[in-house]
Amino acid sequence: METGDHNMAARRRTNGNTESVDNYLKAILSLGGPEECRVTIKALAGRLSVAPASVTNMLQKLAGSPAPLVEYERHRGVRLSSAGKRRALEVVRHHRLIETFLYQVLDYPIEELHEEAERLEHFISERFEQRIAAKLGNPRIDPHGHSIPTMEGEMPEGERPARESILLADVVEDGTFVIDSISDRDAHSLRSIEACGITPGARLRVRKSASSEGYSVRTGRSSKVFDLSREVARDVRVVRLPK
Amino acid sequence: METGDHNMAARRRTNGNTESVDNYLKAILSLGGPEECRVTIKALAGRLSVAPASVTNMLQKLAGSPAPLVEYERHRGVRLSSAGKRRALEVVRHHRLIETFLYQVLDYPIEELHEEAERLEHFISERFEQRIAAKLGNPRIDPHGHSIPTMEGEMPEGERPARESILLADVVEDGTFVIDSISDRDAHSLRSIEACGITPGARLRVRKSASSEGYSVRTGRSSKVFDLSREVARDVRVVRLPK
DNA sequence: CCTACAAATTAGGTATACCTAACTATAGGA
DNA sequence: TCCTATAGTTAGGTATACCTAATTTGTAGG
Repeated sequence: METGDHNMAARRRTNGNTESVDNYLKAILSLGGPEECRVTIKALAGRLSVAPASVTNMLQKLAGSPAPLVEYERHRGVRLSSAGKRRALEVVRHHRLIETFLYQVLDYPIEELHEEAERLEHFISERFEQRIAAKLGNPRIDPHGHSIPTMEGEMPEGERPARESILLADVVEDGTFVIDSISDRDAHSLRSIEACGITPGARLRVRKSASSEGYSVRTGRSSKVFDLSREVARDVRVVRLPK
Repeated sequence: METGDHNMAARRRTNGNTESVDNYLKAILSLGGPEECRVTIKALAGRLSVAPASVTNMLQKLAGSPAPLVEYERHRGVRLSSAGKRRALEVVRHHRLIETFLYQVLDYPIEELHEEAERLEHFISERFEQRIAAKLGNPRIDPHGHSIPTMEGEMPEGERPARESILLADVVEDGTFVIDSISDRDAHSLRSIEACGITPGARLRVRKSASSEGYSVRTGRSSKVFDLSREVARDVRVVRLPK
């Protein structure tokens, strides 16, 4: 009845959670946004590419444990408990530190960071986390411009994406912007973005394209003008510069 | 009935095997030795800390697939197929490259290499493997003195542990030796070994201890003499120097 | 107010990879 | 040769984390 020794059906990491649990926590963190709103089962199912029934099951399990990782009420969605939030931020920290490490130390192309980090984030030890952080000089921002949570499990001051940042795709008036961050989700889109010289922190001059739905952009460093589709512009967050 | 999309009950890596399958393949490789003898179910069960019944089940599955990873006959033990051997060597390559990387780039203490590598070896991509290998200058030997299999899935020439190496614990006559390799299995033992200055490739003067079952040893670099228990001497492989 | 529809839940089922307990084969000693 | 001990196998069961199908809930529109 009892499993005789160290074996376990599903892979458990350092802290006792499974990979799957980590992914639920990350998804709730991300979908709940900075205000930590309740997240619907449907939204979670969509994000995790899983049937809604599976989500209900998992949330019941997570909420029913002695030290629950989520607050869940039937038909009313979920939020992270403080323990759940701590763990979710730890996984996000792993993810972003790994991305930074792959980019800076192993010279990965930017569009391959996400996939590798998404796998490894669940399996690195505390020591690994600390060693790469130290090697990188305890960075606060990853290559996409996203804040790296602190070792204590908090989002640092001056959070990125900044709350006042907007999608480039939502820009209606021409102007100059600071690039806040870029999405890590779509590798194809990332390639176009990088090809334009778009890098977090850089300056971006933006003009609505005359011919298309998209934008004509020019970065500080290059005098070249690039055309960005509306699609790709959805993956770039910017902050308008005054003047 | 069919699983709708990308989900899978047990974690699958890049190449389609599970972590568990990898571990069976590695265990068969290691227990079969360089002559690739048949391995018994009992030996595998012991190595993997799993019930013999579980081993039988798994081997039947591995042998019964369209491209079998093992050759298995009831009551007659198992051997790796050539596909199985290729995969096993790939995992060993991962393991040893990761250990080398942790040691050289991330300054891990030698006794913590194994545990971290044992987890990560299953989850790194081809790209990760190649990048760390390049960063390390395509090393052929890991920090324990074990050969790193080639990218093509073969043990390189001058295999380590060398076939003519013996356990320090089997030394009966005093003399001078070259340290071939040290076991990565026991962290405690590794600490004592390192404390003596025992490093693969170094020279070691060995004298049978008068007082105990163990040995008195002196490395090239230090004039200090250390006492090694028989226990710990079982984790060191050496090659006798003539003269 | 009450229904219809979308969202959520329950019920029942799959695959992996373990387990124990009971049974069978094989090989070595009397 | 027989026969028992040990090794290996089969049968049946667990937990995780999915799935589909059927049912229930809640709410927004008529």
